[in-house]
Amino acid sequence: MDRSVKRGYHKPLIIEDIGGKNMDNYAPKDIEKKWQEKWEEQGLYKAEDGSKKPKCYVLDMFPYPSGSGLHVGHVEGYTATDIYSRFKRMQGYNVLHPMGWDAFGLPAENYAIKSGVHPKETTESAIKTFTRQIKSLGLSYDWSREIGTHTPEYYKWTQWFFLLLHKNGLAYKAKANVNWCDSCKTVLANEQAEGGVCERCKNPVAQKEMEQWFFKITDFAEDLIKDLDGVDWPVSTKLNQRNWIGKKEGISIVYEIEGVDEKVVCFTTRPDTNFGATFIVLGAEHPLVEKITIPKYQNEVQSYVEKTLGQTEEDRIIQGRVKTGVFTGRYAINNLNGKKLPIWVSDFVLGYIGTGAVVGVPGHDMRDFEFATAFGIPVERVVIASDGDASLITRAEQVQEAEGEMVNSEFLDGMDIHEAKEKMMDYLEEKRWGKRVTTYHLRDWLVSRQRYWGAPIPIVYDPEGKAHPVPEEHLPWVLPADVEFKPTGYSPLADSKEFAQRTEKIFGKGWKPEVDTMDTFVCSSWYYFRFADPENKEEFAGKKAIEQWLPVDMYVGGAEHTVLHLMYARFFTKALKKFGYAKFDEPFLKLRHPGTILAQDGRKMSKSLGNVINPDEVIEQYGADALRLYEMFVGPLSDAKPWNTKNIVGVKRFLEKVWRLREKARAGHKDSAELEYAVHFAVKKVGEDMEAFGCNTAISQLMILANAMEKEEAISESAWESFLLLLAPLAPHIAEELWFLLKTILPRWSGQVNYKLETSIHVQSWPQYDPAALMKKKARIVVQVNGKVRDAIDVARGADEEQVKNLALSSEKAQKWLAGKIPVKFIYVQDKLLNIVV
RNA sequence: GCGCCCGUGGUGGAACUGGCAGACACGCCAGCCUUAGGAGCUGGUGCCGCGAGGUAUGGAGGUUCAAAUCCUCCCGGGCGCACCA
Repeated sequence: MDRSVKRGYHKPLIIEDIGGKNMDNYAPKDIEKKWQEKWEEQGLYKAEDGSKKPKCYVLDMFPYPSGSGLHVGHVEGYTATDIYSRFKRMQGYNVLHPMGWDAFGLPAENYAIKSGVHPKETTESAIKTFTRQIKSLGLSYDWSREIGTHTPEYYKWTQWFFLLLHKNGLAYKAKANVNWCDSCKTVLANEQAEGGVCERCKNPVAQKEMEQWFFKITDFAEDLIKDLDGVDWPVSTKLNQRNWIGKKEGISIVYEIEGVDEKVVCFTTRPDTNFGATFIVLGAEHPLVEKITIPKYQNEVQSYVEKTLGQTEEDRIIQGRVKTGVFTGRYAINNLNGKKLPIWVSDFVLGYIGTGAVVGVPGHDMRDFEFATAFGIPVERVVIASDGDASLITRAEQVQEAEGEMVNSEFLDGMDIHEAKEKMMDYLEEKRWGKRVTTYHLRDWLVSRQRYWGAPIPIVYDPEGKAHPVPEEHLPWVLPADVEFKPTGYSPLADSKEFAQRTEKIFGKGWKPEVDTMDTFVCSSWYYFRFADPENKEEFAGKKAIEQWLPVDMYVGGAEHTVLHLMYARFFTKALKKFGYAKFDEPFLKLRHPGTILAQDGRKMSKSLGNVINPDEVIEQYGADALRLYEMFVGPLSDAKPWNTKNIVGVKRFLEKVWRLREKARAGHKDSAELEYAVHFAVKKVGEDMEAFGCNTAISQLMILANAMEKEEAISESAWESFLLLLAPLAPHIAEELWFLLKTILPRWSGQVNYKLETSIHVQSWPQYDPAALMKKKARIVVQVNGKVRDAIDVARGADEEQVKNLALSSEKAQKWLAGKIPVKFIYVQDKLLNIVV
């Protein structure tokens, strides 16, 4: 990395070796690499610290540098942000557009187990490949800010965050049932074990009781929901986050248990139906199970509990919804009506949801109904739906959940269920039989991993086994190098002699290091701060730098991170705000997800299917500008789109057309009125599209303009300039080359042969359009008769209704359809349409 | 099962806030140029019809002067969650 060039300072450099060879044909190979080198030499894309210009922080989700290199999906997102960054720079913004590496992770470690090559080595060579590939696309990253999460300079601060959270009670160690992936040999966070399978390897996840480190993300559940209102994110992403957090309002009802001095607490969102309760179910892990089961049922209950707790998520899925369970022999009392509710144990009640105990209302909950019918428990009706059915509930179709009116419920009778819910909660609270509570699906974030290639958790244990934070002065708490890569099932760090010795040396005899590493999502939860101040040795980022650059204005990356990275990063930001390190609530103001690029056959690209497109080969054959344009032109960024090599020809032809157009540019030429209009219109349209991330329509507008220019004998220098400026963010190399040729070859510029950075097209201002020029063109008014198009007339823009009406009524084509009938109504839309109703 | 999103030519897709459906491009057809073409140029290309014209945005209704766009139901596809009490 070249640190000699101070950020924001552009070293002037004369380029004298441009042009000359093969000027007749468009040859991307001759121009792309050349300009990439010039741009980098001159630090063209460096973000300026301390600049007074308005800032714009445009960020890609940084990649995991995998051994297979960059794929066309990366290219899509990176091109989109590159275009946006270039556009914003031309608009006068001080743009921060950095790139880095989410470098810790399992694949490199798994490869090490197979091959013996150290993950550091694999990772660094992958980074080299990625860097080369990214540079070959002409992406305008500020490489002086490059970061890698695997470097001690970076993970020092990841560890510092751990300590910050620990100090503030937001990091804690606890014994809990956790998700264990036997294939990856590590525990996983809830978010990484969705659907009971490992997020990474798709193997089923088992439940295991282990002592692990957690981050208390649940403290922020409410803010994590609330603050979604203020960000410009895709609706589905916001919704997924809301669902994942899963806020529910209900009431915990306390039931006395007959014959023992114990109470069972059941959370419910439907207290309105509580007169219809006929049983209670405990989850297998519920502490009361042991305490209340009467001896007669002891054996049966115990074996059921054992069997249930040994189940994997996958077992549960295979079993489906078949209800199983055992009776404890005890009864709870429903205070509302004095009814005895038998207490059962069943695996359909999950220990980690609500209170781990459920009150069964089989008439109005499908699962309760299935359970009741399986064990002959009575079913009672307390709600009548709109169908009016008031009969005994004996069939599943009669079980009514969503709407209705209360019956058989004393003081609730006749009420709508929603009203009844409130009334019942008031009543239960007044009687002190229950308490309103809000629950969340979100769990605390389990961050321990029994893996090597991650940031070590900065904790040491004293000889009594008590955990102590590693003092800040010992950070970075360096990842030891002397480990074996074997799938052992325990943390590889436990084998490191150096790690153990280091700990004893610093802390004393008998002290042991924590041997787990942190989930890599911890590393990526704060990296966007580091880009603001990547070389800071005193802080994760300086206050001033944070204030200047954060939050991120535009964030682009895969939708697969909706409840992982994006949730964790929001949590980190909220914690930082709480502790005074940030002044904002949300890290990413705007978020967009690129759609998946599918293979030609419409399936996902994958190595095993052999349908992967390698961007290197496309660049080799068509050039980087063509690849960029192609990926942007196929459709809207967020859509899934199949790759079609044939279609690259279209954008390649366009670039060749543009290349030929240079010969038409003439100093002193006066453009036709049509072309003048077309240029202004394109400036307006392309600008609007870029702002809205609509690159596909921006490109088609440029194609329209190029087609119009091609029809002209000659075009003015200024029209050509405007065209190139509009093209510059999209196809930066050809735009730069043609800009250079324009500035050096046209007679007017013949005196200037030196090309300095200041003359690069990429530091020019975005062109302005003249609204008056757009008004010059006549408006085409569509003439409709009874809503059907019959004619079109051209009038001056802003023409008044009377004038248009008269013109339309006298039009021959309209006459034919009016045929003597009397118009009853005219609908006039300025400059667009006149509808004559007869 | 629940929630959300989406259905437009042979293809990818345009169509701003309800106002000419099919921009732009691929493909295809015809012609020109060329020793040759994965090159270039010109014209054509939703469907029916010689034509005037009619008809058309998954299907059926509805609202409106006017619907791809708004509403209801149905069909089809995608995504997310899933025994969440």
